Amino acid sequence: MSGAKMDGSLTKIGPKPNPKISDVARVAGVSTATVSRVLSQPDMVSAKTRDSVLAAVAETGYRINLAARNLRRRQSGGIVVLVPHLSNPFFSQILSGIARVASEAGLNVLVADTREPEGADRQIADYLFNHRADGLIVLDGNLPERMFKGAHNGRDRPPVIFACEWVEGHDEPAVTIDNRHGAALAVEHLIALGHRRIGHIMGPRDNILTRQRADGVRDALSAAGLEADERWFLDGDFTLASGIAAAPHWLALNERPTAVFCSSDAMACGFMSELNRHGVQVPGDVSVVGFDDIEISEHFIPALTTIRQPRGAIGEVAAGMLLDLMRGQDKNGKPAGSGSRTLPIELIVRGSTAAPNPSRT
Amino acid sequence: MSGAKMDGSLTKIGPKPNPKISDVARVAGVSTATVSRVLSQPDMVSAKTRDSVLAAVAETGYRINLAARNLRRRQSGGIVVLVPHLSNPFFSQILSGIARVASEAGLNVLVADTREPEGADRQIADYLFNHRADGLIVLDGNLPERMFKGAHNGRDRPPVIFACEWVEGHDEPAVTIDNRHGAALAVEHLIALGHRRIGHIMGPRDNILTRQRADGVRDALSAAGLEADERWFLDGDFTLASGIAAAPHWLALNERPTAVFCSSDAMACGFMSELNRHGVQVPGDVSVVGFDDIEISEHFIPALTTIRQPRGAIGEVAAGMLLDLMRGQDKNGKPAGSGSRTLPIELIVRGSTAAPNPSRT
DNA sequence: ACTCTCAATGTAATCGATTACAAATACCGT
DNA sequence: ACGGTATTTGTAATCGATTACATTGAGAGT
Repeated sequence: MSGAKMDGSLTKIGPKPNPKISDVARVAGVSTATVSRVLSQPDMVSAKTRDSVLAAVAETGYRINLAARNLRRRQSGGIVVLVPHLSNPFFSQILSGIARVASEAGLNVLVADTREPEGADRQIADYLFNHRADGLIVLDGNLPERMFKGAHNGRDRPPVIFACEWVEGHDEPAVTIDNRHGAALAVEHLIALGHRRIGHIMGPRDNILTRQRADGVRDALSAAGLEADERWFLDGDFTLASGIAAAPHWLALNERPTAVFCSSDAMACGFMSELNRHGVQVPGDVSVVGFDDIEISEHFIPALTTIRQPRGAIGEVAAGMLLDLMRGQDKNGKPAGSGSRTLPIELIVRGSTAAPNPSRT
Repeated sequence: MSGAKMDGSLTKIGPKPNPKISDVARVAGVSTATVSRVLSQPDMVSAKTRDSVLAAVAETGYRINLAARNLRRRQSGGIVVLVPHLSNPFFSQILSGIARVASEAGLNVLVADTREPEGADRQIADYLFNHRADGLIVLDGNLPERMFKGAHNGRDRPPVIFACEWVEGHDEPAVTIDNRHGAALAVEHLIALGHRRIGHIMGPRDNILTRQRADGVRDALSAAGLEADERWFLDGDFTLASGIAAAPHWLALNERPTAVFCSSDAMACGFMSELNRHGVQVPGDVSVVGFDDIEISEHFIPALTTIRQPRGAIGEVAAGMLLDLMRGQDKNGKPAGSGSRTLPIELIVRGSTAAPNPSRT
């Protein structure tokens, strides 16, 4: 309507409408273009004007309308994070790292659980091609490959970053740790303590991390001239329940390893609990090392020796790389820094590992 | 605009632009208004037209641009969930329930951790008043009260629903369980097993749930004519660590309770672990009941008897109520079904409880 | 003094969908 | 057959910010 002419004052009854950019412009005595520039490219505006605009912003209590900005900029203002299991505590700190970086950049973070029966395919495609996400961080390495096969319907999809896990055979950049090295570190620690018979509880066979960590175990063993007995490589799936399930298998071995490296902390905790129930002492009878350093590990009884992944940093770096990609793709065609990053890990020694008990060796 | 006249075809080089509503309209031979109506109020359109529009949608691969819709509708298309600790596994299923309902309604779900040092105040206010959320679900009962004190700066804020916890003295609708009754159920179970000396590990003193559950414990005890010895009410804060910390206090009691009801599963697990380390058997020497039925409880050793909260349902109901509020508020001024809901709980009996050992009674 | 360049700002088109209002059409009863 | 009501569809204004392009003014160079 003619709102600009007569500054309507008795048309609306409810709470006062939010100020818009034109209100700020009027108060500051400049055009809306200038206000917009102050807000998104401050260097382009003279200091004097900038100050008066900022004052007007403060005075009016102006808050930008993101829907309008996103519409004009042809973006969605959000990124989506694809997580295998939202309930897995391993991911929460990664998410928090992502959220920190993203919200600083004014982006929303949407989280989708790829293992939800519902969502999965349909919902992910929805995010990818429905203008709902400007970028994607994938924490699940077992997604159907087709999701990432270039364009979809002739339209292109937003940039993707993998973190922790990744889908093999793709050149999307990834933020990872050196899993092979981490596993080797864990096993080297056990060897240094004097262990000679070392077992390994693995993740799911089809998982990329499982294979890399198992390789790391073999690296360390063979470097020490020790045998990698395949009967000591027990199956698991990273969950606590699978750690519990592995315990009877370990107990059934006729020559038991004196130490076990578990490919996740959750499995290590389950394994230890179940051993404990059978009267097997950790670390007295068997040393246990985990992987991840999830929150509970430090508080577990005994506190778990483990390989710490810098989860917050992983999230931050992944989000940062994604932002770069998004900005790069906006301006040019497809440049921006692609290329993966590997973050450092750390062996955290706690109470669950000790020298092997000589009386039982 | 003259855009309709010459259908530019060689200006853009990149991937083909997303079809918009006008493209669909052209293909279907109708106006954009009709297409819009088919998509959001199908009943208003004749069956014939509707079919041809839907066909055109399929043909063009049209996907709605949410930024445009949100701008026009003056909404953000998202709801925010305020969680005390994102890493607490208790919340993940609630979130998943919320996400299920919300995404069905085409709404984004943003999750904010209220205990993050950064975000908290600033970020929440940002969500509330920056057009970033059309509604709010609060899972944290210890938020500064001022956040919810009516309007802010003369502008009003989106509707709020509490779930699980709530801020006292507010009439915002809430989705809860009957905590007092739940605690009573747990204690009644112990009494039925023959226990007479029953202890309680509590949550944080200032938490509303803590008080209600403690009251429930007293209810059940006094109903059975038992004494509620305040020395047997130990402090905790719902976390696993605090369960561990409570164990030595229990051990130090000169006349120990034969059963302990913990106000959260996490505390129960920590408590049991620590007892186990001191050679105290559960349930042989002491029975333990938890509250929540988090994922780990079923797998713990021993499996934990607990009060199950319907977490998925809590999330779904909360989201549903919020949707109602949002729609109601849109149309009229402030009607819509306000009023809270209480969801049913359930006692899950597992291995951590048994009759008291007569030799030690 | 005069032209040229560069910085700062303004004007107005634009992003894509929704919806108030108008127009057209169909259906009814008398 | 005609006014009247209900149903379906179209026209065009609108949501609020961004940005291509135009304009203005100031300083530099000769």
